[in-house]
Amino acid sequence: MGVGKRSITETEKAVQERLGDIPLRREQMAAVSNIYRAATAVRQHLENSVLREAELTWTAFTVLWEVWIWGESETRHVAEDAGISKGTLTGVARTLESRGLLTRTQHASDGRLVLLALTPAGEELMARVFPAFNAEEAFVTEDLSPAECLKLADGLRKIVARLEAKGEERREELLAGEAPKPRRSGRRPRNGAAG
Amino acid sequence: MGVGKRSITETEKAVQERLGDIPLRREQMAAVSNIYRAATAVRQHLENSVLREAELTWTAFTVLWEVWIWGESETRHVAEDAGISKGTLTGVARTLESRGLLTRTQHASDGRLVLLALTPAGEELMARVFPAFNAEEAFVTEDLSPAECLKLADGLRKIVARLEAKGEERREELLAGEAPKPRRSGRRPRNGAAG
DNA sequence: AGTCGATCGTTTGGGGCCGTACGTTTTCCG
DNA sequence: CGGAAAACGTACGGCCCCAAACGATCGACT
Repeated sequence: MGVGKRSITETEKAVQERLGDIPLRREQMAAVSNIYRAATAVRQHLENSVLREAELTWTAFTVLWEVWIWGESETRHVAEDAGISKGTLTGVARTLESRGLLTRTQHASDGRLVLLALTPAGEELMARVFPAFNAEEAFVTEDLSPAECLKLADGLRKIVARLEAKGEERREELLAGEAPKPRRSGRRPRNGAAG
Repeated sequence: MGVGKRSITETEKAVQERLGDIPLRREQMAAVSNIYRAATAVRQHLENSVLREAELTWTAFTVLWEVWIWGESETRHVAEDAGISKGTLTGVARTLESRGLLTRTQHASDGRLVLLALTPAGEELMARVFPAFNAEEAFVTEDLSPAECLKLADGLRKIVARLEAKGEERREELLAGEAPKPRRSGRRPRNGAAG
């Protein structure tokens, strides 16, 4: 040992002491906190190995991957599937374009749309990088059997599906009546109330 | 349907077409990609419900939680357990301090160390927010039985443990001989090489 | 043809986040 | 006692990320 990490069991015990009589959903807590731990660990591993060597960030890789798999795509779909906001995509796509990995073209009939597509260089890069990426996916899950991987994927899919189906409803329920408490971010109104 | 999302099954099929003859580790890919999807979905749900109402970001909450559970702590331990860099913690802690939720004090005998502790206001906030947080952890996992949650947590823990044990070794192996490809980030040298 | 609301991608502002550089303090080893 | 090495928290550069504002475009309805 030696590292400053506390085990999940220790943590749960300390939490129970803090909460005292309030019943704690331990299994659910363990599942959720481990999702985040695993996601962080996997992402860092990949960013510091395969993606580092290719000089790609996680997000940039995700965007390239979407366009690689699905071919020429509208930006809104890429942002949705990549799980980032459209504003983020604008910047990432611009960077990738400047590196000659993808192109941005106007849609033929709808002037509002922008289409993303890989350049030959982008295709080559993905053909080289993705097998290595998948090999690391296999590496990080090596202590799990393929069947266990599927079971894991299944459980996670249920969580995602539940949030997609009922997350918004739930959030509205929770905020019912309360002030929406705007986030500190976001662009400011041009002005207006001067004076 | 209706939304622009493609299912995992569709994605896997398209990937197989792209990769053709290259053998693909499908189960592992499904597991890893779902980890990230689930982590993003859960985080967004919590940020937009419980944490929004408390005006906390995910990271800020994580930091408060660590200090809440373990009491007065050295910053390096908090950063480690929260899964963020020490540089990030400096900023987050400063923000929380300015909001009167935690204090930063010098260690008595080791002048290099800084200790974090919750203020009474911080204690109150966590006593109020954490039960709600845990309730949402239960909500997102409601389609899984407690036993399934534990199984899920187990599988994820194996991944984290594997990366902790063998991740660094693996990364060195992969980069063997190659140029380390420095990241574009990081502070610049004060100067030096002028002329 | 003209208006108006919806939808698109982009811009903008605030903050999170990492990794490197840096100055300070402590510890190690003569 | 003194200098080197190690460890700490902070400053900073660059990118990611979101949400709201914004201008361009589209579509429906008149």
